[in-house]
Amino acid sequence: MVTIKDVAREAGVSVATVSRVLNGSGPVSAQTGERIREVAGRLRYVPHGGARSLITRKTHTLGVLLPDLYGEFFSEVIRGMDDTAQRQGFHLLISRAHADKHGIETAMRAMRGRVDGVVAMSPDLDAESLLNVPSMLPVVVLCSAPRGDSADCLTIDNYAGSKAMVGHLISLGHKRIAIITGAARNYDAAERMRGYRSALRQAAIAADGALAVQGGFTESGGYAAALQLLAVTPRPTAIFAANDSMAIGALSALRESGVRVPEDMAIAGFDDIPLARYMDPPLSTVRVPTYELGARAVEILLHGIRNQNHHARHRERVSTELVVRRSCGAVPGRSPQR
Amino acid sequence: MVTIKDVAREAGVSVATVSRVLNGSGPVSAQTGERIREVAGRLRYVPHGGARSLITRKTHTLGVLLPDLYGEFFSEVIRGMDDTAQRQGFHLLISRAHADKHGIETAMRAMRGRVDGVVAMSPDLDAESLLNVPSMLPVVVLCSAPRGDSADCLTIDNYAGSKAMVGHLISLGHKRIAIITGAARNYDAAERMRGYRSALRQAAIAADGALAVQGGFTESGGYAAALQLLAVTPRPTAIFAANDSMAIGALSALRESGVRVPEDMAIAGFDDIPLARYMDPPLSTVRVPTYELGARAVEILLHGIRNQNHHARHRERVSTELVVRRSCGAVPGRSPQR
DNA sequence: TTGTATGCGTTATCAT
DNA sequence: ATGATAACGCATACAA
Repeated sequence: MVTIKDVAREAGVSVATVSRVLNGSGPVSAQTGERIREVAGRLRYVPHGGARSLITRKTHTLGVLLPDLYGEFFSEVIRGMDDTAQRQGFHLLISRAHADKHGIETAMRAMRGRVDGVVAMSPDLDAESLLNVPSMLPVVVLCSAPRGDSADCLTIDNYAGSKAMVGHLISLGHKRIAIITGAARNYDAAERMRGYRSALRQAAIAADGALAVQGGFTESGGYAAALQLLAVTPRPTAIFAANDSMAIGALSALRESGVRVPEDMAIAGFDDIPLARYMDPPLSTVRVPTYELGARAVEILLHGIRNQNHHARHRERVSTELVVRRSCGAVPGRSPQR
Repeated sequence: MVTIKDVAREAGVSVATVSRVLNGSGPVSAQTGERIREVAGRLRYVPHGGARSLITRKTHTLGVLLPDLYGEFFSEVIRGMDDTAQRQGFHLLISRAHADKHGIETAMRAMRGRVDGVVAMSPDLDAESLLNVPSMLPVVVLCSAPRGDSADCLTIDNYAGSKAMVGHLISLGHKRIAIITGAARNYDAAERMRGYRSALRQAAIAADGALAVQGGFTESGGYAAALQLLAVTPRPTAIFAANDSMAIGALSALRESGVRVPEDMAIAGFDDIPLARYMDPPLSTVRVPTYELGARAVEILLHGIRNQNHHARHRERVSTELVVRRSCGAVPGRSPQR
């Protein structure tokens, strides 16, 4: 590996001069500047990021801690983060961690000295308290609302979105509305459940425990949950799945069971993944601005980094939007909303 | 930030001893070892990764260069990479780069000194030559087959998969088979096209230029392409989409146009994303072992790192598998394959 | 305008 | 078994 010393020797100057030229700092004669640049290019010199960050105390890298990354949801969040970070000259160090105490701690340790700040996605309720690691490292907690104020946090307005969707189903005349819930002990899942309950209560509809089934946020979970709900008597007339993947699984289960959607059963999801509008029927859902979520998290983190973590803590919530398509029976037409 | 010096001072020893204890290197008395560990824990000492890697010349980090990361395909690849890397004590530095010369160079520069090796996904044909940066850094090129031997490379067997699927459609009696192609100048897209052509030629079916339409690998592209294909006369009886996203978009377009699948038109995709089996009808496709692709890329890279890049270059191809479901009309039953 | 010297936090080498 | 010190690659305060 060619270092700054090699360049200095080859150009017949000191390393300080090379550094000055390559960073545009300090005065330097146009002539030596040109020569050094030529040599650096010829030798294919690339500064060693680790060494540089050791002395500048900046890595220009943001750590991203994720529980697990499958599904379109995560890749959209990452896109939003990366676009925003890159625009400000930052890179992403992405790490998946099992959302338990050990996993998060290990990941945070590994990031020490490699990142200027961390975006931690920990929807798992058990884990949130563990982020309260007193540290100078700015942290933005995504999709969870830890109690302390050691970190900024950014959440989705699951409650309002869920309540709006269930309220919409109620306004269509549904009284027996089932919910396929997400993973246990998950913040988003819990909040969506809370919105569901609240909407029912507001309409004076008694909650029926048999109408709430776990789906674990996966297609297969939604598939199984839908089959289970079809066996409940009296049968529900609408199913609200806490995310689109489960809604799509449910859709498939109903189709196989000969249950027509939306005529015999209304279906709604949550997230509005790109595929939702291409389903048959197109899926009514709650749009989560996924890309913006990632982008905003990075903005907040960069703010914390610039202020060396001495800023007033953010506590932000991005709002959702009701997207009514055909699967809930409100729209008679056949073309999907483009 | 608490450093190794703070721990040493607090424990009344030298930094060398602290380092020995924390790394388990060299001899140390049980007593001082215990004391140091206690102090380090109390002070919440975490070693500075950057400083450490400067002297050990190991970062335990793998760079991942991606063209863009949306859709389930990329998140699955990343999962495979991260699982494998983490199991070997490595982390992932993920960077998206515009697949042009400047983008790739910038990204590679930013990784210098921060990673032990790079997995570069550059399906864009223009960019492949640019990876020929003479360097000691081990590189695995994913989904592209650069000519030089400066890097290992790992590709999908697009050709065989595509040929098998088109061959299957032919065996079902189809003669006018359309293809919705992927992005222009993309390796995967080009290879899938090549397989399509080869299957037709082998069956002595003349290629019809009107039956090949660009879809750009997106749902909306597939949607538009399908509408375009419906206008071709004589109309094709089967559509092979070069990935599942486009197939799903096409499915939606046909449904709106009142064209029944598979009765009036057979449809097939490529990739076998999780959602494929939940479509209506379940989508016939070519399974790409996406997770394994990422996992294998990291394995190859780690091998290169261990041998300091002085190894014989790998040139590997992962094979695909034909997945026949209902959308191509070969399976009469109604339940999806689970 | 340029060079010398110091330090960033850590590991490694050589004494003791 | 432990300590002092050099070295990693770079940026920068200070001297020239």
